[in-house]
Amino acid sequence: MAGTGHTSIWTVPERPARGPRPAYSRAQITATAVAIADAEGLEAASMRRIAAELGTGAMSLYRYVPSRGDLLALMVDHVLGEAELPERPSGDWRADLRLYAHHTRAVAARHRWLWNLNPRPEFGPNQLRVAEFAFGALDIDGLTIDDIFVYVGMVTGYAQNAVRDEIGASEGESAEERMRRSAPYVRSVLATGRYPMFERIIREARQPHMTPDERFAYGLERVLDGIAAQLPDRSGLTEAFLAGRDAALLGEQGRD
Amino acid sequence: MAGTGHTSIWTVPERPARGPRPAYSRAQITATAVAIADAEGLEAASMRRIAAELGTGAMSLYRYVPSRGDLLALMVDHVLGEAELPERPSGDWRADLRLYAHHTRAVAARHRWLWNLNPRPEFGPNQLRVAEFAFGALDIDGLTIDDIFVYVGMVTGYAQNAVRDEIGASEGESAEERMRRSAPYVRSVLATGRYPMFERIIREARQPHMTPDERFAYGLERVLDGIAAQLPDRSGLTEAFLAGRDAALLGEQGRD
DNA sequence: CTCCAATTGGGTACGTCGTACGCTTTTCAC
DNA sequence: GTGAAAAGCGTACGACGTACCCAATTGGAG
Repeated sequence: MAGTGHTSIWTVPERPARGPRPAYSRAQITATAVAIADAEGLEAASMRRIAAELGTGAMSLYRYVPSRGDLLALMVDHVLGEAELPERPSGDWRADLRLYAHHTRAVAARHRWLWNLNPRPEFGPNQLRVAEFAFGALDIDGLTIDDIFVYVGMVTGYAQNAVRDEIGASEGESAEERMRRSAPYVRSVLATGRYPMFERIIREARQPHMTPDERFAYGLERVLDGIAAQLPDRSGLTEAFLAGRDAALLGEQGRD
Repeated sequence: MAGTGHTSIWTVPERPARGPRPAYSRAQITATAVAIADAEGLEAASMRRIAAELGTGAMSLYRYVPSRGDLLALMVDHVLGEAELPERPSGDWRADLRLYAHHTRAVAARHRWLWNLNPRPEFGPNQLRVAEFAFGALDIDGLTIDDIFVYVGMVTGYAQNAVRDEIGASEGESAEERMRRSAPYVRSVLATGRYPMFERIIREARQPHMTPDERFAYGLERVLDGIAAQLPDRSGLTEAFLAGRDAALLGEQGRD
Protein backbone atom coordinates (compact mmCIF):
# COMPACT_ATOMS: atom_id res chain seq x y z
CA MET A 1 0.00 0.00 0.00
CA ALA A 2 1.20 3.45 -0.83
CA GLY A 3 1.68 4.51 2.75
CA THR A 4 1.84 8.28 2.80
CA GLY A 5 1.53 11.04 0.26
CA HIS A 6 -2.01 10.52 -0.97
CA THR A 7 -4.70 13.17 -0.81
CA SER A 8 -7.32 10.81 0.50
CA ILE A 9 -8.01 7.12 0.71
CA TRP A 10 -10.28 7.40 -2.34
CA THR A 11 -7.34 7.96 -4.63
CA VAL A 12 -5.55 4.81 -3.50
CA PRO A 13 -6.56 1.84 -5.67
CA GLU A 14 -7.83 -1.21 -3.84
CA ARG A 15 -5.38 -3.59 -5.43
CA PRO A 16 -2.83 -3.80 -8.24
CA ALA A 17 -2.34 -6.51 -10.82
CA ARG A 18 0.30 -9.03 -9.93
CA GLY A 19 0.59 -11.28 -6.92
CA PRO A 20 -1.61 -13.72 -5.01
CA ARG A 21 -5.36 -13.19 -4.67
CA PRO A 22 -6.04 -11.04 -1.61
CA ALA A 23 -7.89 -13.01 1.06
CA TYR A 24 -9.95 -10.05 2.22
CA SER A 25 -11.23 -6.72 0.91
CA ARG A 26 -11.53 -3.14 2.05
CA ALA A 27 -15.29 -3.48 2.25
CA GLN A 28 -15.01 -6.58 4.43
CA ILE A 29 -12.47 -5.00 6.75
CA THR A 30 -14.52 -1.80 6.96
CA ALA A 31 -17.71 -3.70 7.75
CA THR A 32 -15.94 -5.66 10.49
CA ALA A 33 -14.55 -2.47 12.00
CA VAL A 34 -17.99 -0.84 11.94
CA ALA A 35 -19.53 -3.87 13.64
CA ILE A 36 -16.98 -3.76 16.45
CA ALA A 37 -17.30 0.00 16.88
CA ASP A 38 -21.09 -0.26 16.99
CA ALA A 39 -20.98 -2.95 19.63
CA GLU A 40 -18.13 -1.83 21.85
CA GLY A 41 -17.16 1.70 20.92
CA LEU A 42 -14.66 3.19 18.55
CA GLU A 43 -11.58 2.52 20.63
CA ALA A 44 -12.40 -1.20 20.67
CA ALA A 45 -11.98 -1.25 16.90
CA SER A 46 -8.19 -1.48 17.03
CA MET A 47 -6.20 -2.95 14.20
CA ARG A 48 -5.40 -6.04 16.27
CA ARG A 49 -9.00 -6.51 17.24
CA ILE A 50 -10.33 -6.14 13.71
CA ALA A 51 -7.71 -8.55 12.44
CA ALA A 52 -8.54 -11.07 15.16
CA GLU A 53 -12.21 -10.87 14.24
CA LEU A 54 -11.24 -11.71 10.67
CA GLY A 55 -8.94 -14.50 11.83
CA THR A 56 -5.72 -12.93 10.65
CA GLY A 57 -2.79 -10.89 11.91
CA ALA A 58 -2.86 -7.16 12.58
CA MET A 59 -0.29 -6.32 9.96
CA SER A 60 -2.25 -7.99 7.20
CA LEU A 61 -4.73 -5.14 7.29
CA TYR A 62 -2.04 -2.77 6.07
CA ARG A 63 -2.12 -4.52 2.70
CA TYR A 64 -5.60 -3.07 2.26
CA VAL A 65 -5.54 0.24 4.10
CA PRO A 66 -2.64 2.69 4.47
CA SER A 67 -3.38 3.55 8.09
CA ARG A 68 -6.02 3.42 10.76
CA GLY A 69 -7.00 7.00 9.94
CA ASP A 70 -7.86 5.98 6.42
CA LEU A 71 -9.85 3.05 7.75
CA LEU A 72 -11.86 5.49 9.86
CA ALA A 73 -12.62 7.53 6.75
CA LEU A 74 -13.78 4.35 5.04
CA MET A 75 -15.99 3.55 8.02
CA VAL A 76 -17.64 6.96 7.83
CA ASP A 77 -18.43 6.60 4.16
CA HIS A 78 -19.53 3.02 4.69
CA VAL A 79 -22.28 3.94 7.14
CA LEU A 80 -23.29 6.93 5.02
CA GLY A 81 -24.09 4.31 2.42
CA GLU A 82 -26.96 3.07 4.56
CA ALA A 83 -28.95 6.01 3.23
CA GLU A 84 -32.45 5.02 2.25
CA LEU A 85 -32.55 8.09 0.06
CA PRO A 86 -34.22 8.12 -3.37
CA GLU A 87 -31.98 8.26 -6.38
CA ARG A 88 -32.94 11.88 -7.06
CA PRO A 89 -34.89 14.65 -5.33
CA SER A 90 -38.66 14.51 -5.75
CA GLY A 91 -39.25 18.17 -6.53
CA ASP A 92 -40.79 18.82 -3.10
CA TRP A 93 -37.80 20.46 -1.44
CA ARG A 94 -39.30 20.40 2.01
CA ALA A 95 -40.03 16.69 1.96
CA ASP A 96 -36.60 15.98 0.55
CA LEU A 97 -34.73 17.99 3.16
CA ARG A 98 -36.82 16.31 5.82
CA LEU A 99 -35.71 12.97 4.46
CA TYR A 100 -32.11 14.14 4.44
CA ALA A 101 -32.27 15.34 8.05
CA HIS A 102 -33.88 12.15 9.30
CA HIS A 103 -31.33 10.10 7.47
CA THR A 104 -28.48 12.10 8.98
CA ARG A 105 -29.91 11.52 12.42
CA ALA A 106 -30.65 7.86 11.87
CA VAL A 107 -27.12 7.10 10.78
CA ALA A 108 -25.56 8.95 13.69
CA ALA A 109 -27.90 7.23 16.13
CA ARG A 110 -27.12 3.79 14.77
CA HIS A 111 -23.38 4.44 14.92
CA ARG A 112 -22.76 6.47 18.01
CA TRP A 113 -19.04 6.81 17.30
CA LEU A 114 -19.78 8.87 14.19
CA TRP A 115 -19.91 12.25 15.90
CA ASN A 116 -16.38 11.66 17.11
CA LEU A 117 -15.22 11.40 13.56
CA ASN A 118 -17.71 12.97 11.22
CA PRO A 119 -15.85 16.25 10.80
CA ARG A 120 -13.53 16.63 7.88
CA PRO A 121 -15.24 16.15 4.56
CA GLU A 122 -13.50 13.34 2.75
CA PHE A 123 -15.73 13.32 -0.33
CA GLY A 124 -16.24 9.58 -0.30
CA PRO A 125 -18.70 8.22 -2.84
CA ASN A 126 -21.56 7.78 -0.39
CA GLN A 127 -20.99 11.18 1.17
CA LEU A 128 -21.10 12.65 -2.32
CA ARG A 129 -24.34 10.84 -3.08
CA VAL A 130 -26.02 12.08 0.10
CA ALA A 131 -24.78 15.63 -0.43
CA GLU A 132 -25.92 15.52 -4.01
CA PHE A 133 -29.42 14.66 -2.85
CA ALA A 134 -29.52 17.42 -0.23
CA PHE A 135 -28.20 20.10 -2.56
CA GLY A 136 -30.36 18.90 -5.40
CA ALA A 137 -33.44 19.26 -3.23
CA LEU A 138 -32.91 23.02 -3.23
CA ASP A 139 -32.07 23.32 -6.91
CA ILE A 140 -34.77 25.96 -7.37
CA ASP A 141 -34.97 28.86 -9.79
CA GLY A 142 -33.52 32.01 -8.26
CA LEU A 143 -31.39 30.25 -5.63
CA THR A 144 -27.63 30.60 -6.04
CA ILE A 145 -25.39 27.70 -5.12
CA ASP A 146 -24.14 29.81 -2.22
CA ASP A 147 -27.65 30.12 -0.82
CA ILE A 148 -28.16 26.40 -1.23
CA PHE A 149 -24.94 25.86 0.68
CA VAL A 150 -26.21 27.96 3.55
CA TYR A 151 -29.62 26.30 3.76
CA VAL A 152 -28.28 22.76 3.53
CA GLY A 153 -25.74 23.75 6.17
CA MET A 154 -28.55 24.87 8.44
CA VAL A 155 -30.25 21.50 8.17
CA THR A 156 -26.99 19.57 8.56
CA GLY A 157 -25.98 21.67 11.52
CA TYR A 158 -29.34 21.29 13.20
CA ALA A 159 -29.43 17.53 12.72
CA GLN A 160 -25.91 16.96 13.98
CA ASN A 161 -26.33 19.29 16.92
CA ALA A 162 -29.59 17.59 17.87
CA VAL A 163 -28.30 14.07 17.59
CA ARG A 164 -25.22 14.99 19.58
CA ASP A 165 -27.42 16.26 22.38
CA GLU A 166 -29.51 13.10 22.23
CA ILE A 167 -26.47 10.87 22.44
CA GLY A 168 -24.96 12.93 25.23
CA ALA A 169 -28.19 12.77 27.17
CA SER A 170 -28.59 9.01 26.84
CA GLU A 171 -25.03 7.99 27.59
CA GLY A 172 -24.57 5.36 30.25
CA GLU A 173 -27.59 4.98 32.50
CA SER A 174 -31.15 6.07 31.82
CA ALA A 175 -32.19 9.69 31.75
CA GLU A 176 -33.99 9.27 35.06
CA GLU A 177 -31.00 7.68 36.71
CA ARG A 178 -28.64 10.28 35.34
CA MET A 179 -30.87 13.08 36.52
CA ARG A 180 -31.02 11.65 40.01
CA ARG A 181 -27.27 11.17 40.20
CA SER A 182 -26.42 14.66 38.99
CA ALA A 183 -29.12 16.24 41.14
CA PRO A 184 -26.72 17.54 43.81
CA TYR A 185 -24.59 19.32 41.23
CA VAL A 186 -27.61 20.77 39.44
CA ARG A 187 -28.98 21.93 42.78
CA SER A 188 -25.71 23.61 43.62
CA VAL A 189 -25.76 25.40 40.28
CA LEU A 190 -29.33 26.56 40.78
CA ALA A 191 -28.51 27.67 44.30
CA THR A 192 -26.18 30.34 42.95
CA GLY A 193 -29.21 32.02 41.41
CA ARG A 194 -27.07 33.24 38.55
CA TYR A 195 -28.53 30.97 35.90
CA PRO A 196 -32.21 31.87 35.44
CA MET A 197 -32.44 30.30 31.97
CA PHE A 198 -30.85 27.08 33.18
CA GLU A 199 -33.46 27.14 35.92
CA ARG A 200 -36.24 27.47 33.35
CA ILE A 201 -34.79 24.55 31.44
CA ILE A 202 -34.82 22.36 34.52
CA ARG A 203 -38.27 23.44 35.67
CA GLU A 204 -40.09 23.62 32.35
CA ALA A 205 -38.33 20.52 31.06
CA ARG A 206 -39.53 19.31 27.72
CA GLN A 207 -38.49 15.68 28.27
CA PRO A 208 -41.77 14.73 29.96
CA HIS A 209 -44.08 15.71 27.14
CA MET A 210 -41.98 14.94 24.06
CA THR A 211 -40.16 11.88 22.81
CA PRO A 212 -36.75 12.42 21.17
CA ASP A 213 -38.37 11.71 17.80
CA GLU A 214 -41.03 14.34 18.35
CA ARG A 215 -38.52 16.85 19.62
CA PHE A 216 -36.28 16.35 16.63
CA ALA A 217 -39.18 16.58 14.18
CA TYR A 218 -40.54 19.72 15.82
CA GLY A 219 -37.22 21.54 15.72
CA LEU A 220 -36.65 20.40 12.17
CA GLU A 221 -39.92 21.94 11.03
CA ARG A 222 -38.83 25.23 12.60
CA VAL A 223 -35.60 25.06 10.63
CA LEU A 224 -37.49 24.29 7.44
CA ASP A 225 -39.91 27.14 8.15
CA GLY A 226 -36.92 29.41 8.49
CA ILE A 227 -35.68 28.35 5.10
CA ALA A 228 -39.11 28.51 3.49
CA ALA A 229 -39.61 32.08 4.66
CA GLN A 230 -36.56 33.08 2.64
CA LEU A 231 -37.17 31.24 -0.60
CA PRO A 232 -38.00 33.44 -3.60
CA ASP A 233 -41.49 32.05 -3.97
CA ARG A 234 -41.98 31.05 -0.35
CA SER A 235 -42.95 27.60 -1.46
CA GLY A 236 -43.20 24.93 1.16
CA LEU A 237 -44.35 27.18 3.96
CA THR A 238 -46.71 25.47 6.36
CA GLU A 239 -50.31 26.57 6.56
CA ALA A 240 -49.81 27.35 10.21
CA PHE A 241 -46.91 29.64 9.45
CA LEU A 242 -48.77 31.59 6.79
CA ALA A 243 -51.99 31.83 8.76
CA GLY A 244 -50.56 32.51 12.19
CA ARG A 245 -47.34 34.39 11.78
CA ASP A 246 -47.98 36.42 8.68
CA ALA A 247 -51.30 37.57 10.05
CA ALA A 248 -49.32 39.28 12.79
CA LEU A 249 -47.09 40.94 10.24
CA LEU A 250 -49.97 42.17 8.12
CA GLY A 251 -51.74 43.51 11.18
CA GLU A 252 -48.60 45.25 12.33
CA GLN A 253 -48.02 46.92 9.01
CA GLY A 254 -51.63 48.01 8.91
CA ARG A 255 -51.29 49.68 12.28
CA ASP A 256 -48.05 51.40 11.36
CA MET B 1 -8.20 12.00 43.91
CA ALA B 2 -11.46 10.13 43.93
CA GLY B 3 -10.69 8.15 40.83
CA THR B 4 -14.01 6.78 39.57
CA GLY B 5 -17.62 7.07 40.56
CA HIS B 6 -18.19 10.78 40.09
CA THR B 7 -20.80 12.28 37.82
CA SER B 8 -18.44 14.81 36.35
CA ILE B 9 -15.18 16.49 37.10
CA TRP B 10 -17.06 19.49 38.46
CA THR B 11 -18.19 17.58 41.51
CA VAL B 12 -14.67 16.58 42.48
CA PRO B 13 -13.12 19.15 44.83
CA GLU B 14 -9.76 20.54 43.78
CA ARG B 15 -7.98 19.70 46.99
CA PRO B 16 -8.61 18.63 50.57
CA ALA B 17 -7.21 20.05 53.80
CA ARG B 18 -4.23 18.17 55.20
CA GLY B 19 -0.88 17.42 53.65
CA PRO B 20 1.80 19.36 51.79
CA ARG B 21 0.92 22.35 49.65
CA PRO B 22 0.24 21.21 46.10
CA ALA B 23 2.92 22.47 43.74
CA TYR B 24 0.49 22.95 40.83
CA SER B 25 -3.20 23.53 40.22
CA ARG B 26 -5.92 22.28 37.93
CA ALA B 27 -6.02 25.62 36.15
CA GLN B 28 -2.28 25.54 35.55
CA ILE B 29 -2.33 21.98 34.25
CA THR B 30 -5.34 22.72 32.07
CA ALA B 31 -3.72 25.82 30.61
CA THR B 32 -0.55 23.89 29.83
CA ALA B 33 -2.52 21.14 28.14
CA VAL B 34 -4.44 23.70 26.05
CA ALA B 35 -1.22 25.37 24.99
CA ILE B 36 0.26 22.08 23.80
CA ALA B 37 -2.93 21.04 22.00
CA ASP B 38 -3.13 24.43 20.28
CA ALA B 39 0.44 24.21 19.07
CA GLU B 40 0.77 20.54 18.17
CA GLY B 41 -2.66 18.95 18.17
CA LEU B 42 -4.70 17.14 20.76
CA GLU B 43 -2.79 13.89 20.68
CA ALA B 44 0.41 15.74 21.55
CA ALA B 45 -1.13 16.74 24.86
CA SER B 46 -0.39 13.43 26.56
CA MET B 47 -0.08 13.12 30.29
CA ARG B 48 3.68 12.60 30.00
CA ARG B 49 4.09 15.59 27.74
CA ILE B 50 2.02 17.93 29.91
CA ALA B 51 3.95 16.80 32.98
CA ALA B 52 7.28 17.31 31.22
CA GLU B 53 6.22 20.83 30.24
CA LEU B 54 5.52 21.53 33.89
CA GLY B 55 8.81 19.94 34.96
CA THR B 56 7.30 17.05 36.83
CA GLY B 57 6.42 13.37 36.41
CA ALA B 58 3.39 12.07 34.57
CA MET B 59 1.84 10.47 37.63
CA SER B 60 1.86 13.71 39.57
CA LEU B 61 -0.96 15.00 37.39
CA TYR B 62 -3.25 12.35 38.81
CA ARG B 63 -3.19 14.19 42.11
CA TYR B 64 -5.12 16.97 40.41
CA VAL B 65 -7.25 15.22 37.80
CA PRO B 66 -8.88 11.79 37.98
CA SER B 67 -8.14 10.87 34.38
CA ARG B 68 -7.20 12.25 31.01
CA GLY B 69 -10.86 12.29 30.01
CA ASP B 70 -11.63 14.65 32.85
CA LEU B 71 -8.71 16.82 31.86
CA LEU B 72 -10.19 17.09 28.38
CA ALA B 73 -13.47 18.24 29.89
CA LEU B 74 -11.55 20.85 31.85
CA MET B 75 -9.83 21.98 28.68
CA VAL B 76 -13.14 22.45 26.89
CA ASP B 77 -14.56 24.57 29.67
CA HIS B 78 -11.30 26.46 29.98
CA VAL B 79 -11.39 27.71 26.40
CA LEU B 80 -15.11 28.43 26.65
CA GLY B 81 -14.04 30.88 29.33
CA GLU B 82 -12.39 33.04 26.70
CA ALA B 83 -15.84 34.33 25.84
CA GLU B 84 -15.87 38.07 25.42
CA LEU B 85 -19.59 37.98 26.08
CA PRO B 86 -21.38 40.67 28.12
CA GLU B 87 -22.59 39.72 31.57
CA ARG B 88 -26.21 39.66 30.40
CA PRO B 89 -28.13 39.91 27.12
CA SER B 90 -28.70 43.42 25.81
CA GLY B 91 -32.35 43.06 24.89
CA ASP B 92 -31.56 43.01 21.17
CA TRP B 93 -31.87 39.30 20.57
CA ARG B 94 -30.43 39.44 17.08
CA ALA B 95 -27.28 41.26 18.12
CA ASP B 96 -26.85 38.92 21.06
CA LEU B 97 -27.22 35.74 19.06
CA ARG B 98 -24.79 37.15 16.52
CA LEU B 99 -22.31 37.69 19.32
CA TYR B 100 -22.89 34.15 20.55
CA ALA B 101 -22.35 32.68 17.10
CA HIS B 102 -19.17 34.63 16.48
CA HIS B 103 -17.86 33.65 19.87
CA THR B 104 -18.58 30.00 19.20
CA ARG B 105 -16.72 30.24 15.93
CA ALA B 106 -13.80 32.20 17.35
CA VAL B 107 -13.18 29.70 20.11
CA ALA B 108 -13.33 26.72 17.77
CA ALA B 109 -11.01 28.44 15.31
CA ARG B 110 -8.48 29.29 17.99
CA HIS B 111 -8.52 25.74 19.34
CA ARG B 112 -8.87 23.47 16.38
CA TRP B 113 -9.00 20.35 18.53
CA LEU B 114 -12.31 21.45 20.03
CA TRP B 115 -14.54 19.91 17.38
CA ASN B 116 -13.02 16.56 18.20
CA LEU B 117 -14.21 16.88 21.74
CA ASN B 118 -16.98 19.40 21.96
CA PRO B 119 -19.76 16.87 22.04
CA ARG B 120 -21.14 15.75 25.35
CA PRO B 121 -22.40 18.63 27.43
CA GLU B 122 -20.51 18.61 30.71
CA PHE B 123 -22.16 21.67 32.24
CA GLY B 124 -18.92 23.28 33.30
CA PRO B 125 -19.17 26.80 34.72
CA ASN B 126 -18.06 28.57 31.55
CA GLN B 127 -20.30 26.45 29.36
CA LEU B 128 -23.18 27.31 31.64
CA ARG B 129 -22.35 31.01 31.40
CA VAL B 130 -22.24 30.97 27.62
CA ALA B 131 -25.45 28.94 27.36
CA GLU B 132 -27.11 31.27 29.82
CA PHE B 133 -26.29 34.20 27.57
CA ALA B 134 -27.55 32.51 24.40
CA PHE B 135 -30.79 31.32 25.96
CA GLY B 136 -31.29 34.62 27.74
CA ALA B 137 -31.04 36.45 24.43
CA LEU B 138 -34.30 34.81 23.35
CA ASP B 139 -36.11 35.30 26.65
CA ILE B 140 -38.99 36.98 24.88
CA ASP B 141 -42.69 37.11 25.75
CA GLY B 142 -44.59 34.34 24.02
CA LEU B 143 -41.58 32.08 23.48
CA THR B 144 -41.57 28.81 25.40
CA ILE B 145 -38.31 27.41 26.67
CA ASP B 146 -38.70 24.62 24.12
CA ASP B 147 -38.80 27.13 21.27
CA ILE B 148 -35.75 28.88 22.68
CA PHE B 149 -34.01 25.53 22.74
CA VAL B 150 -34.74 24.99 19.07
CA TYR B 151 -33.61 28.43 17.96
CA VAL B 152 -30.41 28.43 19.98
CA GLY B 153 -29.78 24.95 18.65
CA MET B 154 -30.11 26.28 15.11
CA VAL B 155 -27.47 28.92 15.74
CA THR B 156 -25.15 26.52 17.57
CA GLY B 157 -25.55 23.94 14.85
CA TYR B 158 -24.91 26.43 12.11
CA ALA B 159 -21.80 27.83 13.78
CA GLN B 160 -20.29 24.46 14.53
CA ASN B 161 -21.06 23.10 11.11
CA ALA B 162 -19.56 26.17 9.46
CA VAL B 163 -16.40 26.20 11.52
CA ARG B 164 -15.93 22.51 10.94
CA ASP B 165 -16.06 23.07 7.22
CA GLU B 166 -13.61 25.95 7.51
CA ILE B 167 -11.16 23.87 9.50
CA GLY B 168 -11.51 20.93 7.17
CA ALA B 169 -10.91 23.18 4.19
CA SER B 170 -7.80 24.79 5.65
CA GLU B 171 -6.12 21.67 6.98
CA GLY B 172 -2.55 21.20 5.94
CA GLU B 173 -1.60 23.18 2.88
CA SER B 174 -3.32 26.25 1.44
CA ALA B 175 -6.67 26.08 -0.30
CA GLU B 176 -5.01 26.62 -3.67
CA GLU B 177 -2.49 23.90 -3.09
CA ARG B 178 -5.10 21.49 -1.80
CA MET B 179 -7.33 22.17 -4.78
CA ARG B 180 -4.52 21.52 -7.21
CA ARG B 181 -3.51 18.32 -5.48
CA SER B 182 -7.01 16.90 -5.33
CA ALA B 183 -7.82 18.01 -8.86
CA PRO B 184 -7.41 14.55 -10.40
CA TYR B 185 -9.86 13.02 -7.97
CA VAL B 186 -12.35 15.86 -8.39
CA ARG B 187 -12.06 15.54 -12.16
CA SER B 188 -12.72 11.82 -11.97
CA VAL B 189 -15.82 12.47 -9.88
CA LEU B 190 -17.09 15.09 -12.33
CA ALA B 191 -16.36 12.78 -15.23
CA THR B 192 -19.00 10.35 -14.00
CA GLY B 193 -21.60 13.04 -14.71
CA ARG B 194 -23.71 11.78 -11.85
CA TYR B 195 -23.10 14.72 -9.54
CA PRO B 196 -24.58 17.85 -11.13
CA MET B 197 -24.80 19.78 -7.86
CA PHE B 198 -21.20 18.95 -7.00
CA GLU B 199 -20.35 20.26 -10.42
CA ARG B 200 -22.17 23.51 -9.71
CA ILE B 201 -20.27 23.82 -6.44
CA ILE B 202 -16.95 23.43 -8.21
CA ARG B 203 -17.83 25.74 -11.10
CA GLU B 204 -19.74 28.47 -9.27
CA ALA B 205 -17.34 28.35 -6.31
CA ARG B 206 -17.95 31.03 -3.76
CA GLN B 207 -14.39 30.99 -2.44
CA PRO B 208 -13.17 33.61 -4.95
CA HIS B 209 -15.62 36.33 -4.01
CA MET B 210 -16.03 35.78 -0.27
CA THR B 211 -13.64 35.55 2.65
CA PRO B 212 -14.43 32.95 5.32
CA ASP B 213 -15.53 35.76 7.62
CA GLU B 214 -17.96 37.11 5.06
CA ARG B 215 -19.27 33.67 4.26
CA PHE B 216 -19.88 32.90 7.90
CA ALA B 217 -21.56 36.23 8.51
CA TYR B 218 -23.77 35.89 5.45
CA GLY B 219 -24.98 32.42 6.39
CA LEU B 220 -25.52 33.52 9.96
CA GLU B 221 -27.83 36.33 8.86
CA ARG B 222 -29.86 33.81 6.90
CA VAL B 223 -30.20 31.68 10.04
CA LEU B 224 -31.20 34.72 12.08
CA ASP B 225 -33.71 35.73 9.40
CA GLY B 226 -35.16 32.25 9.65
CA ILE B 227 -35.60 32.68 13.39
CA ALA B 228 -36.91 36.24 13.10
CA ALA B 229 -39.60 35.16 10.66
CA GLN B 230 -40.99 32.85 13.32
CA LEU B 231 -40.93 35.09 16.38
CA PRO B 232 -44.32 36.20 17.70
CA ASP B 233 -43.69 39.85 16.94
CA ARG B 234 -41.24 39.35 14.09
CA SER B 235 -38.81 41.67 15.78
CA GLY B 236 -35.28 41.78 14.48
CA LEU B 237 -36.13 41.13 10.87
CA THR B 238 -33.78 42.86 8.46
CA GLU B 239 -35.04 45.67 6.27
CA ALA B 240 -33.99 43.66 3.25
CA PHE B 241 -36.05 40.71 4.31
CA LEU B 242 -39.17 42.76 4.93
CA ALA B 243 -38.78 44.85 1.80
CA GLY B 244 -37.66 42.15 -0.60
CA ARG B 245 -39.18 38.90 0.48
CA ASP B 246 -42.39 40.01 2.08
CA ALA B 247 -43.18 42.23 -0.86
CA ALA B 248 -43.68 39.06 -2.83
CA LEU B 249 -46.04 37.67 -0.25
CA LEU B 250 -47.94 40.89 0.19
CA GLY B 251 -48.22 41.33 -3.55
CA GLU B 252 -49.57 37.82 -3.71
CA GLN B 253 -52.21 38.66 -1.19
CA GLY B 254 -53.23 41.76 -3.14
CA ARG B 255 -51.37 44.77 -1.87
CA ASP B 256 -51.01 47.99 -3.98
C1' DC C 1 6.80 20.95 71.34
C1' DT C 2 6.03 15.91 69.46
C1' DC C 3 3.83 12.65 66.69
C1' DC C 4 0.77 10.58 63.26
C1' DA C 5 -2.44 10.38 59.65
C1' DA C 6 -3.20 12.52 55.51
C1' DT C 7 -1.49 14.08 51.34
C1' DT C 8 1.95 15.05 47.66
C1' DG C 9 5.61 13.97 44.28
C1' DG C 10 6.94 10.78 41.29
C1' DG C 11 9.45 6.18 39.85
C1' DT C 12 8.41 1.69 38.05
C1' DA C 13 5.71 -1.36 35.53
C1' DC C 14 1.74 -3.44 32.85
C1' DG C 15 -1.14 -3.92 29.11
C1' DT C 16 -2.52 -1.52 25.26
C1' DC C 17 -1.94 0.99 20.91
C1' DG C 18 -0.32 2.08 15.71
C1' DT C 19 2.86 0.59 12.66
C1' DA C 20 8.01 -0.09 10.46
C1' DC C 21 10.53 -3.88 8.93
C1' DG C 22 11.57 -8.10 6.92
C1' DC C 23 10.73 -12.88 6.00
C1' DT C 24 8.19 -16.57 3.63
C1' DT C 25 4.73 -18.02 0.36
C1' DT C 26 1.88 -17.45 -3.56
C1' DT C 27 0.87 -15.81 -8.08
C1' DC C 28 1.34 -13.96 -12.82
C1' DA C 29 3.97 -12.20 -17.07
C1' DC C 30 7.22 -13.50 -20.02
C1' DG D 1 10.67 -22.18 -15.97
C1' DT D 2 11.95 -18.21 -13.87
C1' DG D 3 11.90 -13.79 -11.62
C1' DA D 4 9.44 -9.94 -9.89
C1' DA D 5 5.57 -8.46 -7.45
C1' DA D 6 2.40 -8.84 -4.12
C1' DA D 7 0.15 -11.18 0.07
C1' DG D 8 0.26 -12.93 4.89
C1' DC D 9 1.95 -11.99 9.03
C1' DG D 10 5.50 -12.49 13.19
C1' DT D 11 8.48 -9.55 15.69
C1' DA D 12 9.69 -5.37 17.70
C1' DC D 13 9.74 -0.33 18.90
C1' DG D 14 8.24 3.69 20.94
C1' DA D 15 4.41 5.72 22.36
C1' DC D 16 0.10 5.84 25.38
C1' DG D 17 -3.03 5.89 30.05
C1' DT D 18 -2.69 4.64 34.51
C1' DA D 19 -2.37 1.08 38.81
C1' DC D 20 0.64 0.61 42.46
C1' DC D 21 4.13 1.85 45.60
C1' DC D 22 7.02 4.43 48.70
C1' DA D 23 9.53 8.33 50.44
C1' DA D 24 9.04 13.11 51.71
C1' DT D 25 6.16 16.72 53.60
C1' DT D 26 2.73 18.80 56.24
C1' DG D 27 -1.11 20.30 59.75
C1' DG D 28 -3.69 19.35 63.85
C1' DA D 29 -4.20 16.97 68.27
C1' DG D 30 -1.99 15.92 72.47
